[in-house]
Amino acid sequence: MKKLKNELALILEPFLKEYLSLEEIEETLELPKFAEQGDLAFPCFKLAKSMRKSPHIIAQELSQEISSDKFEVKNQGPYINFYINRQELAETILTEILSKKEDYGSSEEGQNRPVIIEYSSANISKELHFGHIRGIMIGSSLYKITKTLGYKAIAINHLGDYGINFGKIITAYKHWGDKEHIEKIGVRGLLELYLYFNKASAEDPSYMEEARRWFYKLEEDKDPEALELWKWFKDVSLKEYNRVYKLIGCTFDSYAGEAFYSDMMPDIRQELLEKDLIIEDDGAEIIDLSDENLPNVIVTTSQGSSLYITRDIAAAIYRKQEYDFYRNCYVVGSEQRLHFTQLKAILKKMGYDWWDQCEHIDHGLVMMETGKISSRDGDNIFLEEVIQTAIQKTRDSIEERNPELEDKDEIARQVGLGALAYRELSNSRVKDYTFNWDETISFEGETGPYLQYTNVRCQSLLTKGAYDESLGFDGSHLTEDSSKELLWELGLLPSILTSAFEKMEPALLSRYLMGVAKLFNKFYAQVSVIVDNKEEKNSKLALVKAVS
RNA sequence: GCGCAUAUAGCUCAGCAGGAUAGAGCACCUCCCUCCUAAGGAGGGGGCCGGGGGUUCGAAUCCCUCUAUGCGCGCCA
Repeated sequence: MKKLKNELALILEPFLKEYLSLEEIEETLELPKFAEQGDLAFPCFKLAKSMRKSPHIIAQELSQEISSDKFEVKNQGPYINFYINRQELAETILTEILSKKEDYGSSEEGQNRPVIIEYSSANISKELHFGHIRGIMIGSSLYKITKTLGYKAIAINHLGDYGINFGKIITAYKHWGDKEHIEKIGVRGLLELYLYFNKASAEDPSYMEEARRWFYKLEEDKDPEALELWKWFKDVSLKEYNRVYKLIGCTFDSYAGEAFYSDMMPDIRQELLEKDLIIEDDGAEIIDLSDENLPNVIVTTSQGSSLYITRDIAAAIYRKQEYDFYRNCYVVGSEQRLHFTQLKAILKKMGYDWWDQCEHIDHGLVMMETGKISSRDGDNIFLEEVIQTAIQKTRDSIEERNPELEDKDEIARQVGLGALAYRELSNSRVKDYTFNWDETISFEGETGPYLQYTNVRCQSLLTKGAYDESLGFDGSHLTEDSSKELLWELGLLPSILTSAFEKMEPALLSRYLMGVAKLFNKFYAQVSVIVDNKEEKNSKLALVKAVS
């Protein structure tokens, strides 16, 4: 695609060089909305002023002068439309895809530059509820996209394994805890403790004091009892998280959570003091960000403990030293926008010129019909249950539609997960959405199963047609409309991946794949495949799926 | 109160570094399994692109303003 645009720009350049540079010509070229308007179009509005003619006349005149054996040139109104030679298109694109196979779309453009994708970042001792699925799917997808483009991707699960919450849980455990019970039911047991605590401290503030003391003991005194409990809570939680991660198929390169940075807290505080950024206020230490038009930030509590933001400052500095990141992406819900804006502002004030390489990749919230999900009130559904239910419902549906199928369990697993994944990745990141079972496990239309179904169709054709790669292909068999549209779309993959990476927007890729699948199904309906060796087409379709 | 985000078909959403007739899916109505798995395909109805101003030859797209919704705003993460 890029190549084509470039070639076309070169053809146009001699006619336009007085007015536009080669780059400008390339940028001006656009994809027409309708098929009858060609494959690429050059709008002449920009030229009207400098050439002092109406765009219509310019387009008309130019279209008569330009000629190329690769493109057919037509003039429609103020546009010059270019129609590519179909046989050549087929040969260019198919050769590219078939030679790269599964690697089609991947590239070296990342030059191995380090890109950090922080995602999931589970809060130890709290459950992974279904609101977390969004961040996990988005993060995991971005991680794969980043890798595909030749960047050195680093997935970090910035565990919430520190902070006053641990004081709360320890307090609750000391009062009402039961070791066996927790061993038995896992994170649920810890969550119960958390809920007990909230209830009790609402009535009696002294519990909160106790919690503060425990966290101080953990952070400053390295109290052995506190440390041991902390470690245990972490183990119990991680065991459960890993089960979910495995089910979803996402991976991490590092589990360096907040506690990991605890030793750096004194140095960070010292650095902030030296850079004269800290102000005393009510016994706490704050940073004034009013010149950035932001609210003040507390970096040390009146108890002398660190906070979330303090640890994030340390984490950013550590990551820069350790990985020398090119981009440091935080895949975190949009409710934390202010936090990350403040974090960046502080890093800027500290004089780190890489502050704007840190990016908050925010995403909208998942709501229930009843409203926002809150661990505090315990009104949640465990993520694992959601996944299992999705699989079960898929299984039921198979039983209904296709009872004689083999491997029903495995298929249900793949289709159920695919449905969930597509549901999470198809909308723009920033949108909130309300969780709804019917839509999530719907199999018709723009859904995960549609993509998978399409892929299955491809595979089936390859098998039945006894595809033999060594026979090669002949582009002249691939010139009817549906083939051409499909080929054209396939050629777009690299540029889609690039912009998905730049914008950190997986939806660009999922929607693109949906487009490919739709075009394939159209092609499938219109063209009979098992006639000659058009099987090529399908093989690379399968490859496109492999990327997803 | 202040800040940030969102607003497009009955529902869920694309399109938004201005450009040719505003697009999908679901739902609704017609057709298509003697033909590569119909979880599919072809077609139809359905839109003051939240309201109002402005910039421009041209605005769903850019600017201003209002409204509605969501999120956030010092010792949670």
